[in-house]
Amino acid sequence: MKIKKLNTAFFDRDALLVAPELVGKILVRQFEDGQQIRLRITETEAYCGEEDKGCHASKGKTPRTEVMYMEAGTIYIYLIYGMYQMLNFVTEKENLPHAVLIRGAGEFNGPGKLTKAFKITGILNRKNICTNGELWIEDDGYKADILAAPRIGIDYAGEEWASRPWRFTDKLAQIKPSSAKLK
DNA sequence: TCTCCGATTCACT
DNA sequence: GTGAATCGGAGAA
Repeated sequence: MKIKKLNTAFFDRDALLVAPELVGKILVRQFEDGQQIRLRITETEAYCGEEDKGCHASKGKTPRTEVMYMEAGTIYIYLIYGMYQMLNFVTEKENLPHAVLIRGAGEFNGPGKLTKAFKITGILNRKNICTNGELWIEDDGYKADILAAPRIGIDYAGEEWASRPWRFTDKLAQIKPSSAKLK
């Protein structure tokens, strides 16, 4: 199948629809020196709006979370534990704080490792995945066999939200699960 | 201004 | 299995 770059329309939907479909897509990182990294996404997680207690935007719009209220396809980079960058893509229309976290791609099985390998930093925050020339996603027609599982690292949101099966992985890739603590 | 803590990872016991 | 590293955002004071 012809390889195509994902457009805004792909992201302009519910995160619960976008997250599983992103699994199997190709994440492309273009560096200034011409070097390019291409890895197939193997693990994602969905965060859906203010009612989702596991979502950063659950407490309303703040300087940090307003990125999630921006248009579909906006890149949301978040620094966690003072040392790791999380890579997310905003979905849904403006004012609807939905986002999809990229937890793993290719040989990298954790969000922190992924962003380190891709040299993802806050400078990409708020840029759009469809229009910037440094990071984007391509679809080569690969159909992933999706496996849904509970999200990780959001116990503070409470059992009800932490147990939602909103983490999606490629059953075939079956790389070792994310090294994040599984409880 | 001050304090608390996280969408994690890695070294060490 | 346990705990340190490390810092900006959010909420309290």
